[in-house]
Amino acid sequence: MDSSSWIHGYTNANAAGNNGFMCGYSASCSPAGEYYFQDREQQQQLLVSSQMQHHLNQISMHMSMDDEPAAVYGGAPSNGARSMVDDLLIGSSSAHHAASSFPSSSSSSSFRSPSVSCSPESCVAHVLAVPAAATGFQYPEVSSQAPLCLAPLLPYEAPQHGHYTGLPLTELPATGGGAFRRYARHLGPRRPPKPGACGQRMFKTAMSVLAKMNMAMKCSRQYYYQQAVSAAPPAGNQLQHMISERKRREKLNDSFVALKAVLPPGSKVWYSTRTNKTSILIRAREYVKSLESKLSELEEKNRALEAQLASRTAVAKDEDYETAATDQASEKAQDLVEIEVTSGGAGAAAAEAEAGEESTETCTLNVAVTTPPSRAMSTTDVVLRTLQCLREQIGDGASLVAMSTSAASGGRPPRANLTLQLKEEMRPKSLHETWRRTIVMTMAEARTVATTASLDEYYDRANCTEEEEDGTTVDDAEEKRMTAEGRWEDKAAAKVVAGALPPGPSSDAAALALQRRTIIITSRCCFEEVSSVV
Amino acid sequence: MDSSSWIHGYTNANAAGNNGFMCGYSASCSPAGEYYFQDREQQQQLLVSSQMQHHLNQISMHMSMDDEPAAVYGGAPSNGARSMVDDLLIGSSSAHHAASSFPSSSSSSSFRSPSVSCSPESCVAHVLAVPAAATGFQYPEVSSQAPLCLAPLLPYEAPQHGHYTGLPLTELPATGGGAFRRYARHLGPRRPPKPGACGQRMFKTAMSVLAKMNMAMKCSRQYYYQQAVSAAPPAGNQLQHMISERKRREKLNDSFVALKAVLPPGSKVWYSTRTNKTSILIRAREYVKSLESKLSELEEKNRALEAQLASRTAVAKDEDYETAATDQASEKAQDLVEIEVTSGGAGAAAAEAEAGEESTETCTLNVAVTTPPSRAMSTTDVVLRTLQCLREQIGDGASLVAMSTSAASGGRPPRANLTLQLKEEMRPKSLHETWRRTIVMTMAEARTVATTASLDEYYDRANCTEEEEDGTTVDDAEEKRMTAEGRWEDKAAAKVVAGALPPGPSSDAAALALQRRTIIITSRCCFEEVSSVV
DNA sequence: ACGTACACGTGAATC
DNA sequence: TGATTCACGTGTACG
Repeated sequence: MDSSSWIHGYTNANAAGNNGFMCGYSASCSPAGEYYFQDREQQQQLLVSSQMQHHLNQISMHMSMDDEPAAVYGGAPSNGARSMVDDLLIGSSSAHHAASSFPSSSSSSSFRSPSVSCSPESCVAHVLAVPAAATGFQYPEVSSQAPLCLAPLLPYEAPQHGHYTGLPLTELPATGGGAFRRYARHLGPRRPPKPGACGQRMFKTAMSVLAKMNMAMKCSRQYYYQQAVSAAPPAGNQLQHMISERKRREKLNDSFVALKAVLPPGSKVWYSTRTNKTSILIRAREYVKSLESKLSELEEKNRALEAQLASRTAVAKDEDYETAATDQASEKAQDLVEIEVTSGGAGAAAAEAEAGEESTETCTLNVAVTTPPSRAMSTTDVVLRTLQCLREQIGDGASLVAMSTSAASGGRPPRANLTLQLKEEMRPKSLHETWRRTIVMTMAEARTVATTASLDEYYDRANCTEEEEDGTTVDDAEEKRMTAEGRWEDKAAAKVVAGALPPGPSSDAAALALQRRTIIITSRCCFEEVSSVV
Repeated sequence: MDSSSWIHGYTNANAAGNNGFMCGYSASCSPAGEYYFQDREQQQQLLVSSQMQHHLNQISMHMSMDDEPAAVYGGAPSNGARSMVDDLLIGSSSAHHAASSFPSSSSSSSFRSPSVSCSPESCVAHVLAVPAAATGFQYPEVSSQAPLCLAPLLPYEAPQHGHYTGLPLTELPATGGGAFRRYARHLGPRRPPKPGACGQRMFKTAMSVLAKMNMAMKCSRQYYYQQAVSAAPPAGNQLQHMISERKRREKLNDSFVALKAVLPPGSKVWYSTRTNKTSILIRAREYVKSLESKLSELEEKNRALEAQLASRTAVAKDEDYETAATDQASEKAQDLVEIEVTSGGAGAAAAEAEAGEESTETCTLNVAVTTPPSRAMSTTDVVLRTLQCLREQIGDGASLVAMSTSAASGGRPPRANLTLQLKEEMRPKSLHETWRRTIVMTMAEARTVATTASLDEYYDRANCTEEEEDGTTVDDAEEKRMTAEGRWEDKAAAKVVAGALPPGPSSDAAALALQRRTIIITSRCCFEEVSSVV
């Protein structure tokens, strides 16, 4: 084992590597004289740190190629320092000892480089043919024949796969917007200057280049004659495969951005620079579902409107309420607004302190729009409707203290927090009763207007809870769900059509429910008449 | 260069390989005696063709490991044939010559195998530490110590990443439906019987196993002592990375199928067994666009229907408006609400940052009730009415972000702060125009209902500003005062009765007024009908 | 045999 | 620094 041995292990680490010298793409073999590196912009040689150049020189010297170092990596001067290679050799003077430690570090000692290689057409077709040739490395005494040996490989750069075989990349502008434009970033300097940060990469690059050179040399030396014909077809297949895969990836990514373009810009998917494909998929699904639900809802509304219009022409205006009520009842499952009532929360303490130490309690309503954010159901509408419902049903018992809303973000619907100040007779315990009383009252009133199945159903339940009103407070211990519907022009106030949940066990959930109860309010906002004014 | 040389190149081909021995997953190191191969079902050794076994034996003999061939690959008999290896060696008797031809064939000579390796916990952590150790290959005379050397690696199989570290795969059922279920297919026989087709894969598998073994041996031999501690953390990172990547892929694929589930089953996406992710994306985009177009179309139809319906009802209730409007006009001097519009305030910055860096601006409205706090004009009512006015006059151009109210204290009337987020077309500059336009429109409408002195006065001023609407933006530089009145039941929208201030000098106050303008809105809230319900 | 599609592990970049 | 995402080349399966 001589010094060529570790270079050899070296080269092998690249040879079978994932992104090794086999199929790289960025720094292509220029047809001109600067082999492997083109002098476009201030290319790699400007980014190669002095340390890297040491290694390059070291390696090239090991490869006996230092007679033409300038031609190898773009004219960088060879200064003969051997710091890192020597560092790799310390601890053991055995050659393969040092070699064995090379790829062990995941971040700095892996010599693969996806960004530098021959053009695939040339290097893959020929270097791939003899990928493990370096394992033997029987001829370390390589001279400047290397460029000469690469010369016959260059004709393979001719594109043969449509515009995707701009892979030689000498034809691709660095900022080209066409296919495979993503690969153009490997052409220029890897980053804006940022000196000293690309040393490892440059090292890998250099190693890859040198390994490739070594390959090519061996190829041209003595084994080229026999492997060029036998192994060329599989190499071409590999190349084709790689190109196809690139094409496929590009198509997939384009589809991703195309899909993202049609999604509503309501989420942080759009605000982040990175695309996060999973979020795109999830949001696309949500959006599709929301669109479908909205569409069905609108379809139903449309159908009801048409029916209403048809009936309007026939009979008098007495049926207006009837149809309007039934129209609403049919939509009560949609436009759900979930209102969570939390009494005496931590956030309410500040508001209460600001309002003075009265004997009133604060009650926070967390209003979350469960319907997808749409034009007809914006946060303003929901807040407006909620306030109206509160005003209608509680009256002066509660007064608004503070409010905050958060726009829809991250797929979550917009939220609104209302902090109310309840009057003495409106403590949370009695608030619930107030709700129920309001419901019953409006029920009684609504019954005079329209009677539907759901109304009757609720009335049965309301009667059921009414008998609890006498002594027990069981109803406070359970969550109640109610639906309130109303129209602006409907002076008969909200018509509660859905009933409360059946009373559960009264003792266990009592403490919890005293602090938090959830009420579902179906709030249909009819702003059409108002909006038409603007 | 002896015979170990090409095995050595061999091993390197796997060592730096993509799916090499480093992080494979399917055939895990069983804690029992059969190292690398578990005897679940009719595992690999039953699928290993005789030819493959030849190669295995050949290689194992080269590795001087044929003293325990049964233990290595599951008890398959060693028959000593060397067909393929010898085939690889024909044409040249040089060892590295043959080695160099190995990975050149794309379909049959690549020795990577994603499906066979140690369990990641064991092999990655320790084999990765010395990946290129085989390059030296100083000790080809390996004996049955190999299994012994792997024994200490097995404790690393303990899962440490939730259920995803079922990677040892001895815990994963082959048909499990949970996470990473995809990897379970590598456990069983690679295919349903299909004899003779999996020879290449088996060969790769065997090569990978042998390379791994070689690694492990070398690891345990002499280099283990020095690399185990220094390179163990990167190995753990590598494993973590691999697991994270698997998790990410799984999530992405789940999102794909979830998205596919909501797509209409009308296309070939559903008929093909393969998923074709690109088609999913494209079809999702098409579906979203079709849904959107359908939705807008239906919305327009709905709007037309409702307009038709409203026009039909309007004729029936004309008298109501007339009487209500005159009733209002007599009270217009009372219940004044002053609304101060401040755009781009400091307090709005936080709210804007929370809502994301959209191109929208925030606009703070300070609503102060100038009337003494009375029962009929509580803060809730004012906020309600103000929101309603905003909704009527701006529509969807503004959405409520935050709000805070302060109760009446110290003789000061109650105040309310509304923070709005304005859409792009609702910048303060155009907001002002919107206000004015709204005023003009509602003015024109209010004139048909009731005519008062203040109305006429405003109208004169409105005409004065109307001519500015054409070209100049002078009106943006001045403060405007307007009063809006409305009733809930008044579908004719708010009637603006107060006029704008006389236009002052346009240049001096321009910068100030661009940031702050005050609008006086007289908001009469008529909650009597609603309140009487409670 | 050929083309397409997917999963995989890994390096690099970003947060 | 650690976690997460993406691009990449490759192996493999399917038509």
